[in-house]
Amino acid sequence: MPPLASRAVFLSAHPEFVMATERYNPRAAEPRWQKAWDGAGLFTTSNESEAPKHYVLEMFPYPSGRIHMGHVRNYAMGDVVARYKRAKGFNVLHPMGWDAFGLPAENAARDNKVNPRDWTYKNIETMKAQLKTMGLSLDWSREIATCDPSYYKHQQKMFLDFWQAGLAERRSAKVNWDPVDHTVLANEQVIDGRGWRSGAVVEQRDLTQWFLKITAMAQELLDGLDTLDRWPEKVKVMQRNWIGRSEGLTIRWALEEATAPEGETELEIYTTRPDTLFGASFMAIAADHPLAKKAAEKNPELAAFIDELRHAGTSAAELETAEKRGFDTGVRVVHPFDESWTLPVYVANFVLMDYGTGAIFGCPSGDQRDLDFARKYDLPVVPVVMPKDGDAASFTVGTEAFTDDGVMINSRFLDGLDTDAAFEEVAKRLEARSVGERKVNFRLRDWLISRQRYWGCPIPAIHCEVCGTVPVPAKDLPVELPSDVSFDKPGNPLDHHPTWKHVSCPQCGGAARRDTDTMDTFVDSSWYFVRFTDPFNTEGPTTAGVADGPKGWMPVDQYIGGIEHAILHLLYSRFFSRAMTATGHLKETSEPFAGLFTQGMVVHETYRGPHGFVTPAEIRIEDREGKRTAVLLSDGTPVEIGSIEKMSKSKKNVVDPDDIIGSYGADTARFFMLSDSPPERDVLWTEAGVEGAHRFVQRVWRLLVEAAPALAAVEPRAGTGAVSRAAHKALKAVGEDIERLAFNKAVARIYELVNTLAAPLADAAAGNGKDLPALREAVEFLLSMVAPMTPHLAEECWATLGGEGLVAAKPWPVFEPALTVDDEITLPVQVNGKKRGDLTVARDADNATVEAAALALEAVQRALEGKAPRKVIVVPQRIVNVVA
RNA sequence: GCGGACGUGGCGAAACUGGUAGACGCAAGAGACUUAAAAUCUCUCGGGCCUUGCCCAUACGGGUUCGAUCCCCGUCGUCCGCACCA
Repeated sequence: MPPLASRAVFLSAHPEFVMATERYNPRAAEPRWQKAWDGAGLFTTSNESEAPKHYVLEMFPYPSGRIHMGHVRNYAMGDVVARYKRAKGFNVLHPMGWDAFGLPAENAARDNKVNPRDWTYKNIETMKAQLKTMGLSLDWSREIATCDPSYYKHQQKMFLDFWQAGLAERRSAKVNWDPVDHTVLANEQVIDGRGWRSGAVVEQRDLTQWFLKITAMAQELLDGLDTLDRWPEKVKVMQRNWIGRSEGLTIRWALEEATAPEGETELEIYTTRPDTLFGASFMAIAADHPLAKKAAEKNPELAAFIDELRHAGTSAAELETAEKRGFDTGVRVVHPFDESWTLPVYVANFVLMDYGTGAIFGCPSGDQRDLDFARKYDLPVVPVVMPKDGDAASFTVGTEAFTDDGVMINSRFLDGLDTDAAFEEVAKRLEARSVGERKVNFRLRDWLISRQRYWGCPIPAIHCEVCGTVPVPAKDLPVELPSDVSFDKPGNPLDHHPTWKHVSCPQCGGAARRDTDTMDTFVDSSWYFVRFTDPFNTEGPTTAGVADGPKGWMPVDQYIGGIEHAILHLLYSRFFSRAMTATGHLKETSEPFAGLFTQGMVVHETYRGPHGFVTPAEIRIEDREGKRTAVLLSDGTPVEIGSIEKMSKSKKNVVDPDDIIGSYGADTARFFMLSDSPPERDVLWTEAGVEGAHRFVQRVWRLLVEAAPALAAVEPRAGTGAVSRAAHKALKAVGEDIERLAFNKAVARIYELVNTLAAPLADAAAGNGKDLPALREAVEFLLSMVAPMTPHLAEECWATLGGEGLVAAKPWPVFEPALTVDDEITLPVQVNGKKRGDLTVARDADNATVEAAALALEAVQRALEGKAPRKVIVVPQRIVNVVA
């Protein structure tokens, strides 16, 4: 730097220095480096590499129109991993695509008279441009959109293969039908028994629908969870509960002849508590149970009751508050262990047809629901299990059932046995008589994939009056969606289309019609990660050897996304991988995601003005005497600062990534998303936080630019001083933190290093640098460490230092282990567990030396008050504790 | 109701799962530079006291241990998931 007096003259002659001393301008620099990476083809991944593979994937977005901060956080994390692994020498696959089918496109079509396809692709274009400004190291050559026939063609082929393999089937099912919108609704779309959009009372209808037989793999899906050691325990627990395995017994009860409807001889029930068989006081069957229907034929009152249950609401709220209700069918069953003992059969509203056999035996003393029911209908309550230390003579059940394990009472040959032994005894006896059978049951239901929708993957089936339902021949795939559709009428546009569904039967050639349903969009997202391994293959969904196997990409090494997909998407994908393996589309993959990380949400304060919520952009925060207040920018009206919520349009607490990237740059946005909060937790978006991140970016830039002339021609070399120690320690820690996805800790380590380097860099800039080779090495380390997080900044600094090539292409530096440990360490010295002083010793000092030195400390002597210590505990390189 | 997770400064959080509680950042305060502001730099920053030092602090109450944010028992609170699954 020239002396101040001549600076103006110097600068006018050297405009490049004017550039250099200005603030870092990400708006200019970021697009430049993005172009440089593109030009070098750095992120285009080859399937033919000898390097070990690493597959990093973030959950692909729905093309809603604009990216949001949640995307920024998700993709910033994935990009850190991708860039880091690339620097570590891995062949990294880091692709991006679009979950492009779905209802919003149809709503937009209906409301704005646009074609769903045009709407979707326009959104993709916008969002892709937004993602590009983030500077993500994505292989865009592999981009896919699930709404593209080149994608869903393969999905249709796999559907046919699943069908042939018995993993897909068409059958009748009870569904929520909205009579106004003419469509099936998902359970969560039914609110208080009414369609969420139409407000019409939803009907339960039997419709013939397509199912994927996920239940066929229930056990494997459950067992597979145990192998997923890099999944959050929470997600595994949720999936286990969802699959809901239970072990029990099916028991066939003979109907009492005199009371049995014609042709009916027995009732099969499922129970997990056969031990409580002697506590039975009634049987309960679902309203849809065949026996109920049969009994109702000659009993109009029963028929009316059943009809009433069928029209009762199915919403969660209604089920929760619904009172236990039943109706005695008049049919009686005979107890399997006592021919003289008969029990009544009720139709009950709390028994579900699609679990177990749709029938149970009620043991009021051992089940709260049964007890509620028994009290209401005045049925016997016989305690059959009591606590281990209970008294058989006095133990009774009042309003609370005893559901724990314990000791059997009032149970004839079971008396005195514990619960497990009683279970075994009953099972053994009933199995011997072929009356009972051990049975494993799952809560998991088959996956209903039919949707009466337009904007989805057509189900490639043809219905022929003569031949039945036949597959579309593979050569005719894809079955493409027609583009000339109308959304004027409610219901499925595919069904309304004048010509689309009329085809000839592939088998007999006669007149037939297409299946007009499309697939649930969860199907699309259940295999996209496999498609990314070779999206160029037009012949099949996957390519042998590339998809999986010794040189294949699967499984995904690190999958990152939101916790909201903990069950459905992840479970469906786990099923799909197994089904693809079963049908030869994969070789050996059962678990698609070896590592899963669920990131937290981006949350923000809410602001409420006189006319409802207002956006953060419309207000100004004022800080008066430590009290934060907010006012409208426009006219200064006070605004109430509300609770912190997930960013959402309805709360108007969204911050647009475009605005942030536009004013601070992508690096700042990325760095802030990675700082402070642990990635699995929610992160609070604050203006101050963004400014802090931006200050960091500017600070690194300024420190390096000012020191650059002194360091430009220096060869990096490790020294022995504080600078090298700090650099090597930080390098070690940051690498470990990134491996563990502890981005917030890596950021803290980087801050520490920058703080350490600030003074030496300032000295170098002023011309009194010491050990410049060590400083140069430390700076290069720093740039490598920030490169995964703030990649543009790293490139800009590297260029300023006169570095060759791109940081993005540089290998991760190697730390010197000797430099990461200190020769002298400071040990805390405690007396009775309370810290009384510090002791600086050689790192390899032996315990006796340390002990002597600790005892010699003045503070220790004072605390001991002249007494001899009873014991001295020396934990090498950790602590000394003197026990007085 | 069942299952799970979590409670640490004014705030977001660290603490190598038993070894200096509060790293790093935000906010706040004081100072330097400046005509001034911004930016930047330096310092202070859990509470208390008899302030070279000591006491109390990791939701609360116990326990184990030389030593507990961490392990065990109990209480309170917050969040999430499931919800008649027999």
